[in-house]
Amino acid sequence: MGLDDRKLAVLRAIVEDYVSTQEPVGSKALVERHQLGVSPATVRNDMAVLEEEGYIRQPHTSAGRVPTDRGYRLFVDRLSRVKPLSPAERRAIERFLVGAVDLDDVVHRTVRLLAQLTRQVAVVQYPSLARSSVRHLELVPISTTRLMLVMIADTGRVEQRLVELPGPVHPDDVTDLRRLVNEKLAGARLSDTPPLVQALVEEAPSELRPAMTTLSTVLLETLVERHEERIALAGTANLTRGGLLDFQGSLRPILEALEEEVVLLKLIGETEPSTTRVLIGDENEFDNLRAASVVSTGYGPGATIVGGLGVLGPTRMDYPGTIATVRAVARYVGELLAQN
Amino acid sequence: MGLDDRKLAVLRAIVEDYVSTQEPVGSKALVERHQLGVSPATVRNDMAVLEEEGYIRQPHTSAGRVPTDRGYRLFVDRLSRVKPLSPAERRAIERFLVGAVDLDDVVHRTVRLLAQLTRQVAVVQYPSLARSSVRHLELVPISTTRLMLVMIADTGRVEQRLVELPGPVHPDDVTDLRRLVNEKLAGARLSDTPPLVQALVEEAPSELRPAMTTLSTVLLETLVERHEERIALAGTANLTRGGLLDFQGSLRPILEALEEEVVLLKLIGETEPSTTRVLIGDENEFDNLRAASVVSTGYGPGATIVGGLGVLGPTRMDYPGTIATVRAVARYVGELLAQN
DNA sequence: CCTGGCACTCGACTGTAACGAGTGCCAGTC
DNA sequence: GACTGGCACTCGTTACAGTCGAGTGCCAGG
Repeated sequence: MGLDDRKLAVLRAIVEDYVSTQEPVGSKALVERHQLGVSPATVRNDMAVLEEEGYIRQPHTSAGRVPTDRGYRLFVDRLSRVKPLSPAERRAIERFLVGAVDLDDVVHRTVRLLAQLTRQVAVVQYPSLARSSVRHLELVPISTTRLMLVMIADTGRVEQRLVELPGPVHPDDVTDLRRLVNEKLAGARLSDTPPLVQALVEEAPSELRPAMTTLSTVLLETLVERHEERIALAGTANLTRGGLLDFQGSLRPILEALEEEVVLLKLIGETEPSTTRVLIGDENEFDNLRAASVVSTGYGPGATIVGGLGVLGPTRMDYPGTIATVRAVARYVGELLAQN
Repeated sequence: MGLDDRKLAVLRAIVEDYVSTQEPVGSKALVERHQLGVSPATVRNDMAVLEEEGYIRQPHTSAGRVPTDRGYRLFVDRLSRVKPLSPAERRAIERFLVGAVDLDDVVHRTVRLLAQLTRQVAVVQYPSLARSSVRHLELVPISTTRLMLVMIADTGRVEQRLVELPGPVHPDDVTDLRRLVNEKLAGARLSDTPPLVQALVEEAPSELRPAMTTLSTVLLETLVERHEERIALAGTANLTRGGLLDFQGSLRPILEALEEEVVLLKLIGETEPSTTRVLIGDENEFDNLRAASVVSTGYGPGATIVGGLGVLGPTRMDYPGTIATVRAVARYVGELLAQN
């Protein structure tokens, strides 16, 4: 089962050729386009071994070879170096991200940039509330029995929620509520808030108790339970590149998956280690995406990670280039966030 | 050029059959499926006239007829009644919209509901700022030289924007700024704010002048110039229904158009009259969408209109049903907004 | 272990023929 | 004058046969 260096070189050549031509690659074409130093017949023998090991396959008997998901995996893990970005790309990134005025703007620009650079579908998760701290909570009276609760997080995220109070509350009481809530919660990590919110209710002066109870419910709901993740998407039109060859002719399952926030979060949100993650074809847990690959990574100011971003494309994708771009964009976004 | 009643009935039958079967309809099939009371030959003569007038056409010589954009137009204008919704649909709408907790929630639920009911791509515009009034402006200090400006509109929209101050500002001054800004702007329609903002700067006490100047710039930028329209989209996977027959085989232009916020706004945002608008095929001003139709209408609490919503699908769509659904959803959303 | 040669496979393409849905036209009928 | 039945015609679709060629597997020889 030993794959010697030449066999690996053959696999690398197959992947590279197939990615660029989109057509099954044969032994003859291979020796012509790469300096392998051996004849087509030898390459054929190597190919036979590679096929036996499951790294490549033949779409049909008299066609060239195509990498399997397993082949791409080997290629990504051992046969490719991350391509350095071209100066043009670096410039594009900088130009694109300069002048962003707020978080929304940053996220939108980022997702468009990613889609444009990789020519694939880009996904950017807003900084996760779970990894944010409360900077300020604002209560704005809408009517005597309604408040607008606005939470501003240190990551720049702003969440609002209407609060329906059990009874009328005087504006002065709103001021008190605001003060109490901020005293207790400002600076706290959102994941640490539940006990604090509980304490808020218990410590509230009796006349504010009912309002505070309602408020606490909404706070917990909004900030913790229904963890309000947000996602931005761009470049779906790129799915139609490469005609109907990629994605075996049907975009349907892909488009369906892209509409599910839960799915997207799973794809790009789970960024435990700060490394780049590559999911190839059926490594993916969603059946709908078995024809696609995902390259994702975490981003955040400095070393901390507050969210994920990545791209989705056909398994036949330029992995080294895509990985490089995704990483670079994540790094730039991180720097941008650090400045705020 | 008179199109007598029977010819119109033939056109109606062609549209209905084609919409449901997705296949060119011939004279024989037509008389079998509809009680026209005449023979196929007669229908053929009528068809010849309809074709001459540009209402239908033949994809190729020995095929049945297909409605043209002009044919659909006539159908929509004169040959169809808006279908009443089924009780099941009514129930679906109510069930879907009950329990929405804030504007974001309402918009998201609405767009999903629309996509599901019509089985097409749904688009919902958030209540336009241009048609909103300021309910409250909040200034939250982020650092000594940075404020987070949060605007809450009467339509429920909340916009935020980071303000980079020219120099450090004391928290007490922030309080003053907040008071001044709210005194002047609260309750004002956003479209009326420019002169008020101008006045704010002029009337500001000198020590607040620089900060107020910066603030006013951001205010104008955020609220008026870069009119922050927001759009929600759902159901793109529905574009793949009907295989590749609709949209002549390429989803690309459609997907591209759907990524352009400007395009979407033009499509569903221009709701001068409160009536439902139907754009069929090339009536559309965007080349990318010449294979699509759009049904849109305005919505808002009570009689006022604050935004638009609609769906986009193939020209071959069930117009009566779609129109009915779009209208019904808009009405329900309006009611929901009126309650808040 | 590599190479050149060779027989083999099988999809892609081409050309032909039969089929049939659908039409346009016309002569005949009410 | 309007409708109808009949008929010839068009043309896309399908089926089938044959050719071509890219690419393979295998083997004998260097």
